Amino acid sequence: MLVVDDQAVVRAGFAAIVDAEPDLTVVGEAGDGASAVELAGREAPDVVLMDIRMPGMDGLTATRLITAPESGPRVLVLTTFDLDAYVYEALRAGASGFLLKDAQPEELLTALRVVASGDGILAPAVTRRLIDTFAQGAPPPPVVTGALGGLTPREREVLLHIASGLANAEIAAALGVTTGTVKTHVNALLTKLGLRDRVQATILAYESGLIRPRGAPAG
Amino acid sequence: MLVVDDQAVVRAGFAAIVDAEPDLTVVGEAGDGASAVELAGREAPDVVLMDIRMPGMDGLTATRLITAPESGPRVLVLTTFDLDAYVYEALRAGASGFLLKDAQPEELLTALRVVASGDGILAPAVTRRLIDTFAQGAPPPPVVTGALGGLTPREREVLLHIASGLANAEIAAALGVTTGTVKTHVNALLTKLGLRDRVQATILAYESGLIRPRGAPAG
DNA sequence: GGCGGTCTCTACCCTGCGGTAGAGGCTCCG
DNA sequence: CGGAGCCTCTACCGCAGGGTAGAGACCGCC
Repeated sequence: MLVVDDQAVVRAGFAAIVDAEPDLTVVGEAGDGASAVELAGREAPDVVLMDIRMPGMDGLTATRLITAPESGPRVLVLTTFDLDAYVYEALRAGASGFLLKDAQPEELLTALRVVASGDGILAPAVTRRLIDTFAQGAPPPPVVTGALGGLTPREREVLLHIASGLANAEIAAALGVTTGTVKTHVNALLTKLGLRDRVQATILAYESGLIRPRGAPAG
Repeated sequence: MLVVDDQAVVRAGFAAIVDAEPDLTVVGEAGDGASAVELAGREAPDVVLMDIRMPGMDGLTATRLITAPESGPRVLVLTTFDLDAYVYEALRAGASGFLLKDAQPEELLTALRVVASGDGILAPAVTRRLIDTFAQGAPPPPVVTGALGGLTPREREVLLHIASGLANAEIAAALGVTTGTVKTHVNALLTKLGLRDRVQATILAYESGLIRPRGAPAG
């Protein structure tokens, strides 16, 4: 198995959990998407445990590349954030599973074995939302190119302003356009990301690292 | 001058900037509110450069204590977040000035000298908002006990749900009350914090550390 | 040239949110 | 006991926000 996470401690933690199992072995670790792709090609692991948020190449892009070959490794995406946009994107990118980081260690191990066997697995909460989505006769997952990558420059700009707490009228003033135009961008952006409102967009901005709390991380 | 910030690097940075000035001297550093109060009493600096967000006793409480004595030091509050609630609180706590961390070094030095001389100073953006507020015939600053401290337990709970991206109806379902009740709490909470809408509340939740991004801080 | 994507704007609709006011029941505390 | 604070609910209002549709202008690319 290959562990991919930009935080060394997290990586080590997962590796320790996995290595304690007799039937599972960590064959490598990577701190970013590019190294992950390279290592996956070199070590040919059965499974890659992939974090989404990483500097440089993100986990979704790496997943796309790793799962491109017909007989490539299976990828289990592990994230701390469960917005729909991520789930859809991960599955579209070729992931075999999607787990949240608050999962129990046993769940993680089970998921790894399930994915290794070729089956798919999703976190319970994620599964329920997907079911709800389809039950409501919702159209197939919104097309997203990559967490935030699918947005146009203007849309990303608007997203930043949203996440700064600005109202549409204020964003319009800041950009020198009409509020109608801002609404168009907001709508496009929410649709692309699979979000409901600007609050979720704000959360995504923080959770995705687009915006980082400026205060101290201590406390 | 006394530098108070929980991040050692930030502290060192400010100290370096200040010490390079012939007319300014750093007489001490503190990493939390309690040490700041103690040091302020011991060193009797002219000015205290105070960060708001700190583990343990926060900067506002420390400011309150430090400025309590008639001839106590002047306090220049430096924050990375400019929500109205902080500004009002800081001024009510006895601060002589309020600067944002994205200020230029020269602005910081100027502010320090101005505050040391007994005058008050505010960041331009902050000043404009205060003027706007008063221009609109707005009542005196909302009474806030301390960033998030003034909220009732229920209100904090609602704030957490807001910052999780839930709509009022969903919060109501989660708490087992009517949406009307949730709206009451939301309204009370926004008013107490001096915020306009739930997006700003969400931002505050992140910036205040109430919620911490679950993703990696790298990137 | 034609096509696709982006940015811009307009118009309309409806819902959820935010603001205000009042009111009843509860607990804690002086 | 009486008051204060909190939680709860109701009702109403206005508006910003979100959904949908269409349309013109610009640019880069085939």
